[in-house]
Amino acid sequence: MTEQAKKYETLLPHVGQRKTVQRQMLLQVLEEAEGHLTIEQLTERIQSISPPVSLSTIYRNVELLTDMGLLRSNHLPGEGNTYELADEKFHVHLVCQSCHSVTHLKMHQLGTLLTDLVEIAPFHIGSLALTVTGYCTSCWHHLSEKMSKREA
Amino acid sequence: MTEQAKKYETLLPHVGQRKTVQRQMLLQVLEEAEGHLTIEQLTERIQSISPPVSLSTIYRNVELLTDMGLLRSNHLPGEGNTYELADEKFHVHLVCQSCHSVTHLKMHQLGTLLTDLVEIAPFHIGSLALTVTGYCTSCWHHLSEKMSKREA
DNA sequence: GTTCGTGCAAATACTTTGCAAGTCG
DNA sequence: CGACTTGCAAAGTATTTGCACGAAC
Repeated sequence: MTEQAKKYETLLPHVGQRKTVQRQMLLQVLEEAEGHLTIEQLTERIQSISPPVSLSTIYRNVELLTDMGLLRSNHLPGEGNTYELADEKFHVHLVCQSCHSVTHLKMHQLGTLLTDLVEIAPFHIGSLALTVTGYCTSCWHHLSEKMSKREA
Repeated sequence: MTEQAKKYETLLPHVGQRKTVQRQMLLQVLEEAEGHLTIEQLTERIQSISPPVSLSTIYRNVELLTDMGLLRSNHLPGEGNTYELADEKFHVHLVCQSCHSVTHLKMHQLGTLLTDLVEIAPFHIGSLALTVTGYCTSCWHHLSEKMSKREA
């Protein structure tokens, strides 16, 4: 059993909530995905492995699991709202401001960021996610070419 | 003239686009706000200083300015999509997973994070935003109390 | 004058909600 | 059993689009 599944079992009774197939499927799909999924992708994958789960149930449960701290939601331009496991790793999203593609990355070290943060922020930290905006290598090339033509 | 306004003037002709009152108002409102604003808040503030700007224009322009790298969009749970200036500072959002309140924070140093990132990511970095999920101090207190009662 | 931008209204897409029936503990 | 969940359909929000008119260069 994975770390997140264990937390799920442990936390549910504490808030007076129940273990259901639908919730387990959500977690399972996100574990297998190893990254962020939109509501649409989640729904597709859940439908493909088992009895249908209604959209509203998915919406209700991603919210519940997010509030329990098991998932994290990210709205990424061009992709809509997405969800991913809120595990111990540090999640980074690279968003290209030209083609809107998104790359997911997990880092294992954060340098001194965390300790700096704890000092200045009055907050009980659960998990962290970094969004980097800029240009993917491919768009950056196109852009550079355009610029040099313009100057010529 | 602010840094962002200067970039705005410089960049526009490069992409064959024009300077309009509506776009200037958007930037101005966001500069004065010193933080993130929802589309709704943006609209309110723009209406209050000048001739009405239509919603669709606002949507079109936040997208344009985001793609130009002048703004950054953040979807924050409970607040919907928000926009803020993508300036040289490092933006941090603290999101409480219980009450969904969001606190905005600007940091001046990132420790070694940036250099680590440059090493591993094939990407031309524009700006960075960190989202911290956890509990605000007030919700954390309530939660702790609940937990200790349960154990008693 | 030509190209780009805006406003309006309509079309889409996305998300939430009420309620009866089904499940979990 | 009683409390919590689900599915469905309907309501509510949020966002995008087409097109005629107006503005910038």
